[in-house]
Amino acid sequence: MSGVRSDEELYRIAIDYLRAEKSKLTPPREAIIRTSLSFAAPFHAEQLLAAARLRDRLISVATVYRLLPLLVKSGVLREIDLKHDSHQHYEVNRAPTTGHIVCQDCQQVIEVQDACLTLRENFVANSMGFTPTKLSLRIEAACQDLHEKGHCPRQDGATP
Amino acid sequence: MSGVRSDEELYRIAIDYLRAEKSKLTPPREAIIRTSLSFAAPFHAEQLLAAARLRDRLISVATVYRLLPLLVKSGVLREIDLKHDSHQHYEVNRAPTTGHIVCQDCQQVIEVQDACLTLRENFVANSMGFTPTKLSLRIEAACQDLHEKGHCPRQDGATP
DNA sequence: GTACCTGCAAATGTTTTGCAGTACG
DNA sequence: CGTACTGCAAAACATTTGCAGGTAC
Repeated sequence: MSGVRSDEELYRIAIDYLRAEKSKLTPPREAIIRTSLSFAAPFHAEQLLAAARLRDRLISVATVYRLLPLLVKSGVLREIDLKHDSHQHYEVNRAPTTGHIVCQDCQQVIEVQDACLTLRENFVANSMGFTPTKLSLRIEAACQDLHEKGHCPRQDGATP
Repeated sequence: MSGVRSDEELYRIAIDYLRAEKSKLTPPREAIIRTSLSFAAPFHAEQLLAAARLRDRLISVATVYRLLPLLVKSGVLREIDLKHDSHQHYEVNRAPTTGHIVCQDCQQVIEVQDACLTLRENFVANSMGFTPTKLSLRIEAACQDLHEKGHCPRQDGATP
C-alpha cells in the first residue's frame, strides 16, 4: 500500500467515470486521457492539446477544454494554482499532496508532502466550523541553493 | 501594538509609495485608493471600479488596472486566490494572514490566522532548500453550521 | 515645462459556446 | 438509431496596451 496510483490505475478510473456518467470514450478522448497521464509535471490545456495531437492529429481545442473538467471530477487530475502565467494548470492526481513550492529562480514546481501541515490545516478549519473539501497551499519561494552556491541542483540553467 | 493597520495609515503608505516612485497623485487615483481601503471583504477590479465611480464618475477601467499592481507593491493591498470566478481578487493588507477559508455554502471568505501553520510552512520550505517569499493557503470548505443546524451564523440566506 | 497620467478603444490571450455533421453504445 | 461527441469558428471574458490629449509637480 504505497498510496501512489499507477497510470494504468488512473486510466481505468477515468474510463469507469466516463462510463458511469454515460459519457462516451472516443479516440480523441482516449488520446487526451493517455496524454494527460503521461505528464510528470504540471501542465495546462495548451500543452495537453499539443502533446495529444502527437497521438491524434485532429484533436481540437474545444475537446480538450470540454474533457478537462470531467477528468478533474473523476479524481484523475487536479487543478493547481501556479500564478505564473494566466493558464489554468493541472497535475496528475497520483497521490495526495499538501501543497506546492513555486521557485522564482529555478522556475520549477516542487510538491510538498507534510502530514503535520495537512493535519493542522484540517484542525484549524474544523475549529472554525468548517469541513475542508480541498486544501491548497502555494509557497512562492527563492532558491537557497542558487543564492548560496550560485547554482541550483534542480536546474542549473536558471535565470537569476 | 495591535499589528492591525488603520485605513488612514494605509492611505499614507500608499501616498508615500507613489511619491517615492515619482508617481503622481491624481483625483482618479485618490478615489481608487480610498475606495479600495473601504472594502472589508475581498474584491476584484470590476467591483473596485464600480465603487470608485461613486466618488469620481469618469474613472476608466485602465486606470484601475494600472493602479492595482502599484497598490500591491506598496503593501497596501495583497492579491489572493479565491478560485471562485475568473477574476483576480484583492484584499486590504491590514494585518498578516495565514490563509483563507472559502465556504461553499455561505459563499463567504474567512481569514485564517494561525502562527503554528505559518511556522510549519516556513520550516517545511526551508528544510527543502527554499526561502518563502509568499505563503498562500486556501481551504475550500463546507459549512458545518449549515449542515448541522440548518443555518449558518455568517449568512442565513445561504444556498444549500 | 515635462514627465507622467488620463480615458477611450482596440488588442490580447484563454476559455466557452453554437452549430452542423459524425460516431459511439 | 438516438444521444453525445466532434471540429471549426465565433463569442465571451478579464486584462493589457497604444495613443492623443491633459495635468500634477
